[in-house]
Amino acid sequence: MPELPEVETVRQGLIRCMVGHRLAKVDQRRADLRFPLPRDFARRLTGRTVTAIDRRAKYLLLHLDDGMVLMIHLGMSGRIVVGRRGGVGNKLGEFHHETVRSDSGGRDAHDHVVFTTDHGFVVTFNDPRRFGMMDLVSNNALHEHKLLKSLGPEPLEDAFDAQALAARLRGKRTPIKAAILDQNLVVGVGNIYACEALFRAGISPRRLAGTVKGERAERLVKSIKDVLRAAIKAGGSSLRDYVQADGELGYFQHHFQVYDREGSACPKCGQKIKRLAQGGRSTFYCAKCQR
DNA sequence: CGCGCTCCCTGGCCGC
DNA sequence: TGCGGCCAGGGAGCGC
Repeated sequence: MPELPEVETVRQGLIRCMVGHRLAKVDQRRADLRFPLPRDFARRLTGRTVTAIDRRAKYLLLHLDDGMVLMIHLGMSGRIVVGRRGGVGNKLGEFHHETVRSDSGGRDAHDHVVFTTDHGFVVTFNDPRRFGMMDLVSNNALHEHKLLKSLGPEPLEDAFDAQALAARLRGKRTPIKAAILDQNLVVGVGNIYACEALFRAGISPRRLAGTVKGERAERLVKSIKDVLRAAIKAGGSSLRDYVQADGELGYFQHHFQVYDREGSACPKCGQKIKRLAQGGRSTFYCAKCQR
């Protein structure tokens, strides 16, 4: 998925074509994504105006004019593609690097929900693996939502500092890589940015989480913030499945220093980058630079 | 409670 | 070119 920088990029794209606009039509093409969609999902959204779009962790939060919030998670393979009603329009219909489409043209088998705004924007949620989710929740109860209530701090907020991180890691005997992927510890960091942040901080992914404190915690916090900010600035990373909300490609993948670079030279020392499996996921790192 | 593992689902890619 | 196996950015849920 889409980790924090990609979700943030999508959020910024959606603000431009949805905030202040009314959902004139909502086409729900499946009963469920990862979870069943709420009862009367399309009917409850139709006619509503989007008043604001926030992000919490990797969740997009579309605030509606009736006090409800549409929660969207992109899972591993979720994308949001924006086009114009009745035509390709601008660069808005680019898809999967090359296929151009509009709503009047083809429909992809994995287009699960399609919103059409009163200004003629067609916003399509596409998710081949269906690990994504959507839910409709009252703004008042938003923070009690099961999926939001135990999330950790936002990594880009000032409150997430070395002390806060060290406090959360204290006594933990899991590898630091697993710890920073845990959304209850800190949100938004997925497999790619976990690898990149640990490399920048010079910390071994296998190091016991509880030993990351003091100077090391300072370096890790700075690295997490730096890599996420740089990726947001680059418009996210485009991997196999991901494009920005407007179909443009993010380019941060060209800045990966270790992720998916097994066998290549470490950009700092030149030694070969290694790969190891942690909790069933690949970790890429430099055994010399990361301790 | 903390931790590790499995599973949800589809598709792309690699090797044969 | 066809096919099986493996891998993929997340994270809920289970068992120990």
